[in-house]
Amino acid sequence: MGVSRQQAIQNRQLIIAAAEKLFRERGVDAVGLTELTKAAGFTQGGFYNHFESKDALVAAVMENAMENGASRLIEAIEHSKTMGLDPIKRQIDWYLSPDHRSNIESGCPVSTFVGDVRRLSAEARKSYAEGLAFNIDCLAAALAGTNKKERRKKAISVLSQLVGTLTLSRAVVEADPDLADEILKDGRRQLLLALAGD
Amino acid sequence: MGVSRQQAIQNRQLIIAAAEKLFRERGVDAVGLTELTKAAGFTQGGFYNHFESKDALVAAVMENAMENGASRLIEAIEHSKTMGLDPIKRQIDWYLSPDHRSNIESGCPVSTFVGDVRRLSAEARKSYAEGLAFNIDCLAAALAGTNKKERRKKAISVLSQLVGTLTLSRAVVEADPDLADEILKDGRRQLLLALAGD
DNA sequence: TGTACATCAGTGAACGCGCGTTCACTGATGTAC
DNA sequence: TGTACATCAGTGAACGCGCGTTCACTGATGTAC
Repeated sequence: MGVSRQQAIQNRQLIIAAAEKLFRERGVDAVGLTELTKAAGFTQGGFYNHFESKDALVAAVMENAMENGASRLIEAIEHSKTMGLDPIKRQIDWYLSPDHRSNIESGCPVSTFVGDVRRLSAEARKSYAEGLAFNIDCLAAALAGTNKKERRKKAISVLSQLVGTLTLSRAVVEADPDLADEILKDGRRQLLLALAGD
Repeated sequence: MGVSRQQAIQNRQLIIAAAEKLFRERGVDAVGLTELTKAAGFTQGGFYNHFESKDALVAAVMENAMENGASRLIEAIEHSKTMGLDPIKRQIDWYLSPDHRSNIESGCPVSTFVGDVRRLSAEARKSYAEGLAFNIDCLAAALAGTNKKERRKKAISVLSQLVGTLTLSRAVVEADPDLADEILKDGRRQLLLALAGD
C-alpha cells in the first residue's frame, strides 16, 4: 500500500508475467484471479486497479506473449546471421528440440496458444493473428531465394510444419514418449530435406 | 424414471455425444455438467448414474472421439481406393478445406484436441495417443512406396503438416480470414508438392 | 523548502453465481416365484 | 402366465466451494501552495 507510479507499472507487468506462465501451463479457464495475483505477489483485490476484467488481462497477456516471441525470433535470426549460420536451419533445430518441447512456460507462443486462441476474446485473437503474421514475415525474410512470393509460401509451410510437429509431440509426450520423439525427429528430418531440395 | 437397460446405454451415448460437441467448441473447462446434460436432454442429477466424475466423462469422450475419427479415416481411405483415386491426395484436399476448417464439431479429433489433451487426465491422454498412433498407421498403409519405414516417416510428417496447417488456419480465421486462407492453401500446395517429389 | 491534502495501488472481506457432486425420491423396467 | 418385489435411470433440490467482481479502508506517493 502506497506504491510509486513507476512501481505500479512494474507490478502490472508482474501480474501479466505470472498470468502468462499459468495460462500457458494450465489454460486460461483453469487459473483463477486469486491464484494468479498471489503468484505475482499480491492479493486479488488490487487486480482491478490494473485490469478492467479477466478478459482484459488475457488480451494483455496474449499481446505481451506474441511481442516477446517476435523479439526472440528476431534475435535468434540476427544471432545466426552474425555467426554465419543458416538461420532457418538453426530455428528448426531449436524449435523441434526436446528442450523446446518441454519449455511450455516460455517457448514459442504461436505453438503454445494455437489451440486456445480460438476460444479467447476478439482482442486476444487479434494479437495472436498479428503476432503470427509477423513471425511469417520474419521467416520469409530469413529464407534463401530471390522470389519474394515463393519465400512467403515457404515460410508459411515451414511454420505450419514446425507448429504441427511440436504440438503433436507435446500432446503425446506423457502418454507415449517414444511416439513423441519419433514425431519430433521425423518432422525435423522432413523439414530439412524439403529445405535442401529447393 | 423407469427406463430400459438398453435405453440407458443409449442415453449414456447421448451424453457423450453432447459433451463431445460442447468440449470441441468451447473447451472442457468452459462447459458445466448442468449445461451438458441439458444439451443431451436430461437433468444433471442423473449424470452420476453413467459416469463416476466429469473427468471420467472427459476420458469417455476422448476415447469415443478418437475411435470415431479412426473409423472415418478408414472409410475415407477405402472409399478413395474403390474409386481408384489416391487416398492421401484426397485426404489432404479434404483435411485442408474451408469446410473441414469450420467443422470443429465433428472434424478430425487429432487437430481439434491437439492443444487441449496435454491438460486433460492421463486416461484421456492415453486415448488420444492411441488414436494418433492408429491414424499414423492408416496413413502409412495408404501411402505409396515399398519401404515400410520410409512410409511411416512420411505419414508422420504429412500428418504433422496437416495438423499444423489446419490448427494455425483455425486460430486466425476470425481475426484475419485472408491469412487463414493463405495458410490453408500454401500448406496444401506444399504437401502435394512434397508428395509428388517422391 | 515545508506543510496539508488528494491520489490511488494494494488489502482483505464480502457479493452473487455456477461449478462438481450428493441425496432422497419416483416409477417403469426387470426378476423371482 | 400373473403377481409381488427389487432394481436403478432419471428428477430436482441442496451441498460446499472457488469463481470473477465489488467495496470500504489503508497509507505511502505525488501535488499544490
